[in-house]
Amino acid sequence: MSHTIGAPPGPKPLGARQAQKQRTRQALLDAGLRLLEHQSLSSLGLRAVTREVGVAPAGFYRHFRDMEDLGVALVEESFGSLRELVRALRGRRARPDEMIDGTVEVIAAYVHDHRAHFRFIARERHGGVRRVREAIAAELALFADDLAGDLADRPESDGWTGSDLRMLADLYVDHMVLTAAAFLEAPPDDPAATEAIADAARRQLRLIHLGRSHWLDG
Amino acid sequence: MSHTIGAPPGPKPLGARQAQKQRTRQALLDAGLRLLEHQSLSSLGLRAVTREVGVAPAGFYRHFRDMEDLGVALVEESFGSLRELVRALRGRRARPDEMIDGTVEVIAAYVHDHRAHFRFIARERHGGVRRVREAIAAELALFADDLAGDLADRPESDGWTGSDLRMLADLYVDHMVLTAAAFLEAPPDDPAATEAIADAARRQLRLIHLGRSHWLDG
DNA sequence: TGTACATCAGTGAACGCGCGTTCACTGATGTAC
DNA sequence: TGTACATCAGTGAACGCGCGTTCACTGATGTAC
Repeated sequence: MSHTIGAPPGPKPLGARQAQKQRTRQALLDAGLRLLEHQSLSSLGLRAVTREVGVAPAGFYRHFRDMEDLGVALVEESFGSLRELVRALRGRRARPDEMIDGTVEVIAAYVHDHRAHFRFIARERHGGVRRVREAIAAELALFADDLAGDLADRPESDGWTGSDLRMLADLYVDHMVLTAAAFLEAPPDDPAATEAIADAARRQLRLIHLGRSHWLDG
Repeated sequence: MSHTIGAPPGPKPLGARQAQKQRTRQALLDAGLRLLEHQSLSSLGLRAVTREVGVAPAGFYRHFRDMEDLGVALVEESFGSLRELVRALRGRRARPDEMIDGTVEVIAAYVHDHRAHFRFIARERHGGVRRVREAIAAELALFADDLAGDLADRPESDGWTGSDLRMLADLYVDHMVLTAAAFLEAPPDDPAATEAIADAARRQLRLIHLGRSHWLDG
């Protein structure tokens, strides 16, 4: 551990070489994500990705062991977007119907702004690459944990067991992923189709909310 | 239209040549499905499939234009299995909790017996091949239509609009596909994991059923 | 500040390989008479 | 029933091509003194 007196503060001083390396790495991730719009990870080739970036094929190995590795990195990146979404949803204390409308709006907006990330998650969640499936499942589980924690803080959850809250959180998470996937399948220039999806999603959330209100009735 | 007097009845007399052709076609479908356990359709190769069957690569073209075509055929075949499942569920007039337990049991049993078909549907539903995605969406829509019709016949549905019934049917269908996918991810030799999935699915269905019971309350 | 050496991101050529597709073919099955 | 011809599922060789991976390399950046 040697120190230079005038060293800049912050977590990563990051010399010019490291900075360039990171830029190339990011370009590879971006190119991969772009190419994955019309295919699955298990058919995405190393040469296609490097060609898209404008880098020699062999350069790929300076950043990733193989495409599976790049896929796992894309999972992390994609859930970065998703966490933004959660932050946007969290802490609202609105009435249930406002909460539902707001949730669906936020999902629609984030899908619109991060199409490729959400498509990647929806596509590879059940896709052909095991490590990527597992990475997505783990991230979704963390997400459901957080959501269950948020739900626990709300007055409607008095008397609920942790396990039941988790069950409800999973239901919400799955519903969110499917709603996002439905938005992605809709023609982007067709507001009526998008609105139909949003409407169905809202009604389903309302029905789930109703079930939640009566969970402890019996 | 010429007739042979002693021609056998039935829809397809099917000479020896046609019969053999069908057997080869089926072998290609079976091989494809087997190979898709560990990869996506968009990375499945024609030569891999013919190799698995033990047929020359060029022979493939006697049955399918390309892999996309085989994929669409697999969609039809897979939904054949799913229709069996629906038939097993339909017409039950049990109490809700028995109905829920029975549904989850039937899903578990059919996933166990048709692993590859359900995996294919779950994987390619959001997969990289558009025509296959569309074929799956169309079949799931038909399925939801049927289910909505069944739901309409039940006394709990008095006063429901067709659109709300359809919304509920979609919720059930999505839940079913996700439950099947969860069973597929569980280690097959771990009854505790399987039971945990079944238990979560039952509670989610119970919550949805509760919401359904109070849908017209307000 | 200047110099000598080390590091390492990215290159470019080469490799063997399996891919999808084409083509003329073979030989068993089907048909007409 | 027997014969002559048509059909067509499946063959096997050949093609050009892009793939993933390896390797010695280059030259800009970083480090030690």
